[in-house]
Parts: sequence; structure tokens; C-alpha cells
Amino acid sequence: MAKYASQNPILVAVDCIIFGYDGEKLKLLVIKRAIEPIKDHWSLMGGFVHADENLDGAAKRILLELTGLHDLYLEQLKTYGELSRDPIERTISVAYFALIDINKYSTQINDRFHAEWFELKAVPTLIFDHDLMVKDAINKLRYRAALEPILFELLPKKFTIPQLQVLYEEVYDTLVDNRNFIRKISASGLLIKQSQKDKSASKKGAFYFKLDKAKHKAQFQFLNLLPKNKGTELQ
Amino acid sequence: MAKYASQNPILVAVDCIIFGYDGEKLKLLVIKRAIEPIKDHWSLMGGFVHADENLDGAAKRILLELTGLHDLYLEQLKTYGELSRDPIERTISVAYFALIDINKYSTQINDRFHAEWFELKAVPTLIFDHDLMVKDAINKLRYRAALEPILFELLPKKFTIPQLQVLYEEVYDTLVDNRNFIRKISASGLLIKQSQKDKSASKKGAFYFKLDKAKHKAQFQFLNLLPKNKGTELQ
DNA sequence: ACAAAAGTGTTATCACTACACCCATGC
DNA sequence: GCATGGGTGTAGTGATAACACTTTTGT
Repeated sequence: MAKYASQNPILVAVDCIIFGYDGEKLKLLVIKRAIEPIKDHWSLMGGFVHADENLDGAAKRILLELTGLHDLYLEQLKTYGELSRDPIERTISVAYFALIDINKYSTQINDRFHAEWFELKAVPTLIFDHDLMVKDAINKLRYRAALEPILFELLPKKFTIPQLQVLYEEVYDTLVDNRNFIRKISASGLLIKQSQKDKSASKKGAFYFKLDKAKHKAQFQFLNLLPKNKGTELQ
Repeated sequence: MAKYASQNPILVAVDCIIFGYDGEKLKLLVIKRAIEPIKDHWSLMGGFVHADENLDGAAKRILLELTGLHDLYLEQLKTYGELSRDPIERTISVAYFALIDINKYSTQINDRFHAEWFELKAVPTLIFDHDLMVKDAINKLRYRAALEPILFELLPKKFTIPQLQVLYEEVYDTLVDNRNFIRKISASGLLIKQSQKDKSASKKGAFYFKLDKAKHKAQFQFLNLLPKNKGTELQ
């Protein structure tokens, strides 16, 4: 195979911003970095891109190593390439964000990496430019969730409307009127009501719903579940 | 400086999707590739990231080489890393999209690169995965323009409302009711009416407007200049 | 006077927000 | 029977889409 002469290869890493929801709080999964430099500082889960994998493949591999899971929602966020972002050696990093249902996967998080969930407002300072990545990821999550039904990726297959509402409130750090919320989400036609109720959170119990995946994929729709100009300052 | 041992550096390139508007048609700037492989095929303007520049810097340098211009609107789109996307040697490419006013800059496009503007619907097949990049860029442009006033980057400082309307029609490949369009754009408060008229396109003449940059930056706003579910199938 | 593009108003419909009470159940 | 969270309805307001004619001016 021919080569491009006299060009300058660079290390390429992938870092994952992993959002999780446990039915109450939106959280971020971070690990204690196991290698120098700045060993034992909090960091996003990441790793170098291997010669035999593409970028999505690298992100999937890294998530698999940490969580033992595949088929997570995964979306490329942005690529970070400041010269001094990694003090050891120049490395550009392709950031991905992932969405997972914490309860489903909590047992499978790999202890080897000393991973820990933090509420978004209580995430410790992270190494390198990872704080910036998290900030960008939150913005992108808000941006996307305002237009497309991606937050369902954070919920179990069966979920209640109160759970969904709290999730929106968490993502946009705001409060939502439950009557209007129910009307809008019902009008979207995205939900299929189940006959069972979830009685874990209240005595009356709340009906379970499932996402109508056909509609989810077919009709791209503006969701607009939040009041205008409320929580939607996307920056 | 220490190094990460036994990792695998990769060539990193930047490719630019350059949109331009001449007051009538939305166009894409492509060049005839000057180097092997597939010399003389149409390609996006691109180049490798140097050791002493960050990603944004590389994109700016490449745009400067082609157009002789700085201070263009430039936004990172996505990073492409399929194993075989460049047949010569593995290269990942960070794609950027740029917006420019064709009339302003037409004289400065560097002939050395055999650059040519094509209407979006008549862009020839491009090398590698550049067709995919263009498709993604159009989607992102639509996505962004639906929420933020970025299309002004494609217009001269003074422009008329009919020009702006045609631009929206071009970007979304749809027709817009001029009465509703004028009402919405006026209500946004983003435009400042000038006293002069542009008489090049009609006998009556159309008033020039300028963008109110303070408002443009200050109030992030949903523009919503198009009827719902019309042209806004963002995929 | 006529052609060509710019600019202007109204109405009916729909969507949104704000708001307060009843329901079902477990204890 | 009461405390807890789940679920329902309405009215007023504002935004939207659909629609056709008049204005200006160069030729």
C-alpha cells in the first residue's frame, strides 16, 4: 500500500460521555484514571483508536470494556484537537456520548475501572479538556432532545409518564407542568399504554408505557415538550 | 516530553464543505484534486493537520489557501474514520463546513486549485466519502438554520428580504409564503431597515436590511421561519 | 399602459399556557 | 380516613397558515 509521504500522524483517542438515568436523577459515569499522567484523577472513559477499527467501533469497544454492554445509544459529539490538550503527547480525541438506563446496567459496570455515577451538578473536575466535553455533551443532548425522541434511550422499555417527565426536567434543569406535558406527549402518538402499573413510586400506581418504535423512526417530529423559552436556552 | 508507548498514530486530515450563495442559488465549492490517487477528480478542499496547529487552525489555513480569506463562518461538522475511506493510507478526516457570500469573494478564489461552484443539485460525484460529508453538511445546515440565524453568513452585509427568502427556499428546497415570511422575520427584530433600495432585481426596488448583530448574539431564539412540517424533515 | 417584482392585512384555526380539583390506593 | 402521588379539563391568549390585491417604477 502506498503512503502519503512526509505527513504527520497523530494519536487518535475516543472519549465517551456516558449519561444515565435511574428514574430520578440524570447522572454521568466517570472513572478513576488508571494510568499516568495524573493517575487516580477523575476522567471520562476513553482509549486510543486501534489500527483495525473505525471510530464508532472504538467507541463501542471502549463502552463494552467498561459496561459489558453493546447496543447502547451512541452518537458522535465533536472532535477535540487543541495542541496541548494531553500533556504527554499530542492526541486528538473524538468524543461520543452514550445514553443508558442505569438500573438495567448497574450490575455490569466493570469494577476494574473504578467507575462511579455522579449527578450532573456534582460531577468532580475531570482531567484534560473533559469538563468541556461534558458541557458540550449536555448542550447537544438538550438540542437533540428538543427535536427528537432520544431521551427514551435513558429509560427502561416500560416506563411511566412521571418518570419521563422527571427526565425532561432533569435534562433541562427546569420544572414542567404535568398536565401540559401529558397532553403533548399523548398527542405525539409515540407512546403505547400498557395494562400494568408501576406501584413502586406511589400507592395509586402509574401506568407503564412503551415507545412506539415504528413512529419513533418514521415520523421525525419536533417534540417541543417544554414551554417556549423555558429551559431551552441551548447556547 | 514523554510518549504513550506502543500506540498507533494515524493521519488526520481536514475537509471543508464550503457553501456559498450568490443571491439566487445555494452552491457548493469543490476542487479538482491535484494529487494522486484519483488525480483530477472532484473533491472537497482538504489537507492534513500539521504538527503545530489545532483542528480549527488547520481548517482556517486550508480555507485561506483556497479563498484567500479569513474570518469565514466555520463550524466543525463530524469526523469520518472508516478504515478504507482513503485507499492510500488510513486517514481520519475532520469535516468542517463554511458559509460564504459568493459575490464578495468570487475574485479571491485561488485558481491554483481549479475550484468551481456547483448548484447543490448538480454537484458531481466526489472522491472518497465526500458525498456523504456533503449530505451530512446539508442536514446540519438545515438543522442549525431552523434554530439559529446562521444563514446571514451567506449574505452580504446589506441584503434584501426577497434575497433572504430565496435563500431559505434554497436551503430547505421548498417554497415560502412571502407575507408570512416577512411577518416572522420582522417580528424577530433581527433586521435593521436601511434607507437605500436594491434596484438590480426589480423596477420597484427592494429595501436593504442589515442584521442586528447585538440581537443576533444576545437572544438565542428559535427562528421557525418555515411552516411546520414543511422542508423541516431534517432526517 | 404594461410587465415585473415588492410590499401589505385579515381571518379562521390551532397550539400553547396557566390553572385546580378528583382519583385510587396503602397504610 | 388520610396522605401520597397519578391523572384529568377548560378557558383565554397568542401564533400560525392560508389567502389576493395594490404599489412602484422602468420600459
